[in-house]
Amino acid sequence: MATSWADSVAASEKVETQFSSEQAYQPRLARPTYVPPHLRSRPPSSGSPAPPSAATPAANDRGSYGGPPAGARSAGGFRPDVGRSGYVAAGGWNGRSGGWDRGRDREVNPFPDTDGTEQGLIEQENAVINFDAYEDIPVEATGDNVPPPANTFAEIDLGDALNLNIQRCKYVRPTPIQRHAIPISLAGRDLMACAQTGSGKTAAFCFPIISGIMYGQYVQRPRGRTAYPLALILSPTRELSIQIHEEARKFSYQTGVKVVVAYGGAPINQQLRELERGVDILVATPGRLVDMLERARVSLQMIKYLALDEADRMLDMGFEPQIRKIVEQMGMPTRGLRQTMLFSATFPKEIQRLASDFLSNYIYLTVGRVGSSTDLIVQRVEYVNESDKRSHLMDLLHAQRENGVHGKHALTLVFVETKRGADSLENWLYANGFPATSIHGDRSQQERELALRSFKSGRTPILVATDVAARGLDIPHVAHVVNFDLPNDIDDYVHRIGRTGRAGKTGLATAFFNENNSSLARPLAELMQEANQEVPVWLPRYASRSHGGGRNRRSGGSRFGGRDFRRESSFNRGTDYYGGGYNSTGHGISAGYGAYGVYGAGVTSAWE
DNA sequence: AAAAAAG
Repeated sequence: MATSWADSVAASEKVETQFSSEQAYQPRLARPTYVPPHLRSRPPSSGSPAPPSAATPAANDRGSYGGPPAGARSAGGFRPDVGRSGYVAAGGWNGRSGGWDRGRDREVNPFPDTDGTEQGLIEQENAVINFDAYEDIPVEATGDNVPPPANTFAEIDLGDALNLNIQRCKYVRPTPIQRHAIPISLAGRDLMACAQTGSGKTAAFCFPIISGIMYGQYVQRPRGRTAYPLALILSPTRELSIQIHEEARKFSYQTGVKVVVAYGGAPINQQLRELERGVDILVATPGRLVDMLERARVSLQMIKYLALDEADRMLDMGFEPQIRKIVEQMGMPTRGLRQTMLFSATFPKEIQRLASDFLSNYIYLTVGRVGSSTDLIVQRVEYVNESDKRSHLMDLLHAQRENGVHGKHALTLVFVETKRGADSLENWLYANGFPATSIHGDRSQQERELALRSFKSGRTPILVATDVAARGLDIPHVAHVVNFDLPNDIDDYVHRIGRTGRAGKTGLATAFFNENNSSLARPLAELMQEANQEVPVWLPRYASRSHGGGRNRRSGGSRFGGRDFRRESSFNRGTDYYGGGYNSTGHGISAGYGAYGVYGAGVTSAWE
């Protein structure tokens, strides 16, 4: 099954016809009896009926992957190597061939090839993390009986299958967020976690979920057309859901835990068929999930784990009613009966308050400074009038080209405020000879995925984007983020610039500022100051021109991305809220400055 | 006010 719709859209018609008749009669290879998830990847002990389409190669592997011969399946089991050479020939190192082989119940190896070809080397380069940059990271955990952090994956011991996948991902040590969040999750605790962009949040919530599903005992799920996932991961954009699904598939490879993705803009039938074949972890955007819930094709009754990625966005004005409906009105077990984990790089107090409705006796965890890998990102602010923005951007791009930074692996991400603005800037850049594409909510899903892929691969090294691309997307080699139009919210700025400076690499963020952005002047100046960035002398002068600037100020203190709102509420008394490293039960693990070990060069870890 | 998310 293709991970992304655009990957398979060309082949989808073929698949539709091929399976439409099958759908009603043999929708899945049913498990007649309960099989523990960690045993599910074993070859079938008795001869299950051969799928009628076994002779047809996977139609969604972008043509050049012919797949193994039909007979390969009957050999049973999973073969990590199968399809590798075809994978490379397919050419896209970012285009995953996708999950489970339709009709064969055989799991396709989701790991990139690293056999010395160009693509392999790129992946290897990506995997090298600069860990030195993350040593002096402040950590704060508050709540009852906070489990202590773990220093190594071995210490965490997620089981053989998961450990193998950690190795395949070339993760050697857990990142700071993982060291703290994973033990908390494994202890069954609810969690609200605030960690730098690009610091490995996806793995932090995926590992405990997968492990929990593998080793947990669950009653057999009902058969039929309704899918009963055990875990639900929600994210605010389709592309982010696709990305989380891709990551989760790597982590769950050969564990027997099945991950399915559901998002809008793509044909729903294909996604429904995947669900029918069985799902343990469902990754979804809210709209499509609600659609499926209303069709009764998905039930949340068996949900044991709920994770909200970019949780503050999920609970902001636009999203909150929809999320509340999913979590509170669609049959999901109530808080306390499920485990809930909220992750984001930013967590405003008022959102924390909303979020606490979904949590039970949770631990609040903050790792890192002001919600960003700030030390790795050089931030610049330039005063540019609206009418000068285009020519100014062109100057920047020309300069990059002359400095040799404008290559296949030096990508530039340009953020604009509106969808129309994105279209028009893309066209203008293109007309002026710059290889640009764009992504925004008015483009078709096919176009969106195509644009992202074209950008990632370096074919169009300039991507003009609205905030649809501001959060969570992990795009290697983004060397420069340009805020052509600044956002109104400083948290959005944090997420945007977080598209660069990832995995320990350095990045540059340039913002075009003018009087229209006055409301951002103060929080931006403060943020830059905290990050040891050079603040232009003229920038704070605009702060006085904005009214109610306090509303946009960062919620946290200087060292942290945010604070546990419970510690500042009225029920808190005493004076040592900011005592640094104190938590309510005295099981202190917080404010560890470089206390968690030293990393050698070239050491890698799980990154977002 | 805009963007995102169902069709």
